[in-house]
Amino acid sequence: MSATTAEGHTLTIGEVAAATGVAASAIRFYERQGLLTSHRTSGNQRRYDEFAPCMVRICRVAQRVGLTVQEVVALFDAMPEQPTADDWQGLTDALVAEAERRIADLRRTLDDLTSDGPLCALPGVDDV
Amino acid sequence: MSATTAEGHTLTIGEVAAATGVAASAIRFYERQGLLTSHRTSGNQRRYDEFAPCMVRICRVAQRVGLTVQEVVALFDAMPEQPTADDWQGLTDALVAEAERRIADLRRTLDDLTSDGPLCALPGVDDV
DNA sequence: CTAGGACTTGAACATTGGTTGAGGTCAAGC
DNA sequence: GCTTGACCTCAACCAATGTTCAAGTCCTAG
Repeated sequence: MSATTAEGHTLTIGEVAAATGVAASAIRFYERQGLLTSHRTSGNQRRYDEFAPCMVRICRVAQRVGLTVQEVVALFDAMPEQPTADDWQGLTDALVAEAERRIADLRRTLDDLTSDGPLCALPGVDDV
Repeated sequence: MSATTAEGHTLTIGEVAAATGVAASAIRFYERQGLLTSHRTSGNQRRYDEFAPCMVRICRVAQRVGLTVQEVVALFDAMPEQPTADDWQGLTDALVAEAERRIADLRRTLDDLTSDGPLCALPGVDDV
């Protein structure tokens, strides 16, 4: 019924999908983009390691922050092959910092919008 | 040299572009989307009213907030034909509120990311 | 009145981030 | 060892948001 039972610490694409709430098609897409790597069974099916769901989750958050998938790939590429807990923490920190930066930017724009007086109000009216 | 001199309170597409820093092609796009309306000269050139640059600016901010152009169109459609200063203010307020909501959402996600302990750290390792 | 920059349309192209479907293969529970 | 759901590839498509180009027209300064 299911090619889904994990062995050791490898995950099928369906398992990663279930673990992350992301469609399998999207996961294949991420892999094509270089975000994930997998090895293949003799029958050519993908098997992911335990990091995969985590990387997918980070990617989704990063996308919400406004990063493109390619930018996330670049982040991961900057990580060592065997990332330590500190490496993951650094990644998270970088993401948070980026989010804070973008939020601050947006807030500045919004403040301008509200404080510049009308900004977008009637332009020189009174003569209607 | 220039078809750019405004008469009364109408603006050429080039003037709107200059006033907003948005490309004329984008302004035509916004008009196709229903964000802007224009009347035409006898020679079929667009002439915008004084509100146009303001609407374009609002649209850009709204897009930064995460609204689609169609959502901005809906916002404008909800406005009366002859918007008062209060109407504009209400629009701005709605936009700011939406931005605040999205920022709060994002911050919640980020807080989860940092507070859930590892979340994305080594999943059950120690045996490498 | 004319030169030439600004404008017009329509179609094609680009990018990001995927989804969908056809046609076929794998693998595991019974 | 077969059945059947999960998986595979490849190509086409989607949608939002524009940009670019060609070919032609407008309009205003001078």
